Amino acid sequence: MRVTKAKLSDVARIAGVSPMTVSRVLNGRGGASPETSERIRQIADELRYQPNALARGLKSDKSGIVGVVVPDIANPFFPEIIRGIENVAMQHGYNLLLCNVVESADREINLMRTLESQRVDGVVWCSARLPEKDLLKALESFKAAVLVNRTVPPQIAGSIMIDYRAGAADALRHLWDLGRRRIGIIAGPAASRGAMERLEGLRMVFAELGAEPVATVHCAPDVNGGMAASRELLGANSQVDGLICYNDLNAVGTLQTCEALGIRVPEDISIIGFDGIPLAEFVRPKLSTLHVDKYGIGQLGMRMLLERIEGKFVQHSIVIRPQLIARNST
Amino acid sequence: MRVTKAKLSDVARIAGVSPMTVSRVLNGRGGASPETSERIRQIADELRYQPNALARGLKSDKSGIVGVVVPDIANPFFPEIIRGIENVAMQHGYNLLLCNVVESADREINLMRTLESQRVDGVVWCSARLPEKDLLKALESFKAAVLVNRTVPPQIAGSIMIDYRAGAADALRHLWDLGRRRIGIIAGPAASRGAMERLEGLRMVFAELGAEPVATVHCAPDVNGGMAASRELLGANSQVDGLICYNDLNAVGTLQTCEALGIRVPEDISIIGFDGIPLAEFVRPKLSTLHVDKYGIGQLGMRMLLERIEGKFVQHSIVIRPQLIARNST
DNA sequence: GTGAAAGCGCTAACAA
DNA sequence: TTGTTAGCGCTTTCAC
Repeated sequence: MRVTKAKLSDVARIAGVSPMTVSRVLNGRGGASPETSERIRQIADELRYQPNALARGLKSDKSGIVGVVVPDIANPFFPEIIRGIENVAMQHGYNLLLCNVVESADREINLMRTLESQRVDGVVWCSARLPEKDLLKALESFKAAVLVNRTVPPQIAGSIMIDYRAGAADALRHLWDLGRRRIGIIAGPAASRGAMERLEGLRMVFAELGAEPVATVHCAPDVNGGMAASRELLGANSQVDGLICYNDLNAVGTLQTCEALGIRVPEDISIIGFDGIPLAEFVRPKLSTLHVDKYGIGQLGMRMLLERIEGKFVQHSIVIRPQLIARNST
Repeated sequence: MRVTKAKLSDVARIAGVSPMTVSRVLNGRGGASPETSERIRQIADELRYQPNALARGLKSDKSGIVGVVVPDIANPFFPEIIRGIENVAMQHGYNLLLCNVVESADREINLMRTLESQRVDGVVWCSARLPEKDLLKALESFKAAVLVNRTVPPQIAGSIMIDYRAGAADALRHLWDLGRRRIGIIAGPAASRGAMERLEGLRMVFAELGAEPVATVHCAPDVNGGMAASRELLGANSQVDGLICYNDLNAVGTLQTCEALGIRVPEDISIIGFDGIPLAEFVRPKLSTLHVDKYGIGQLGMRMLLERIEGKFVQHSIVIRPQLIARNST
């Protein structure tokens, strides 16, 4: 490891010019004769000079870093979003400070402090679980913010929403069209915004249909949560013939339960997930789901954040409509 | 959004003391009477003072940020590692600057410059694809570095290695014990270190056995890559009865091919993957694999990095041995 | 127990 | 075209 790092003044000294000139040249703002410029560039190269982002950030009050907060990076839903964010961020010279909340609200508050300390230029915050009041207070500290899966007044943050109501409604209608009448709900985390919205969408359609769900069970948004919830729902002589799951992970857990219990899918029961993660295609039967364009969400979110960082507020809110993909589990 | 951010001097002014005193108190280095300290803390709280990490970093030459580089965050192998890294990093007050290489060597070089500019305190670099010479040069710029899946001399970087040779050897012996004699290899990316090592392990065992692989095909390390490679291998009247895959994603792709081609697994052919990602348990048949403790790798890697950041070099290299998990695909 | 001065590396504003 | 001055927010050093 090299011991000392070249700084602007080193380049300047060797080139026999002032630091200011080096700064101008290296930042492409002219300010020197072609020959001087060339010499400066060459010396910078030889010295492997890399500007100190800390100093630059301190001076300019821009860190070049964007905070990304996700509840659980092990949930395949989020890496796709992150890729979308990174794709756009990179093109614009931003880096990603990634924070994994591990599904805990306490951590979220701490994280906010950290990100504030790091003086991130903005934040993309996915599936925030904080109560409204805390959330608003936390968001205050950022120059710009975009929420995924949550809304606040537009002057506080932009938002990318997934239309969970519509998605859940589609899921229910799909099962109903298939002749399923005894429908259960694996509803995900009780504290989740998205879970509530799905439930609202379902209630609406159930009302239209003059029907009611057989049962509703909350659970963690992962495979184990789905297994536990489905065991509860499909236990001794349940007559459930259709199951709407909070997400694909829950649905995969349900598939495991059905297999263990000898319940045939889709003959005895139809199962539908949500999100459209790759895994859904690889299980058997292939999982029907409401597909969400995660990469696109990431890109949109980051673009929206860029606008906000630059002080433009072209678009405050974008709603993504999930798309029903009927595969073999329904 | 609040317009101005409180700084140290604001707290000092209001508290009627010097910035220095505030600094000492807030950093828990005594330096003030209990009453003064209490007052300072309270004012800092009211002002929602958060220290500027840029300024602190500039002064102390420590950014509090650790760079994490992965080839593809959408590959479920890496989020687990990241979680492990974050878990330890967080406990020690470090944040993660995440960089997704998207499997491209050019990007790796650029990334290094960026991370250098950000003055990260260290780097955990997973599955670097850079040629040795470039890699060494790139690593020079960091105060501390740990590689996952690659080694360099210990003074350059620590390393967490997965014993791919042993793992691949186990895989082959497993298939052989099952009576498989016409074994093909889906070898992953030709440029990957890990791929080469697996191949070496296989060659060794093949030699012991006095046998040879029927065919070897390279491919991208994802499901599609596995599908393409397996179609090539299992095409018209292949007699392959065992397939060793670079990773679980490749193996899942192979499973798809077998299904499409009407090849029964494990009756007609045994298939084994590598990594032990969750997905492997959810496909049918359940995938046999060589399980790697990804979360543990992340933790170990970050701990090793911490030691290096602190100038200790207790351990230079750790080797993780993959564990054979025989499920239903073999 | 408390504070003043100086400087980390960079750049905006102004001078020459 | 080039350089000087000053300051971003913090902390180390030394003095009181």
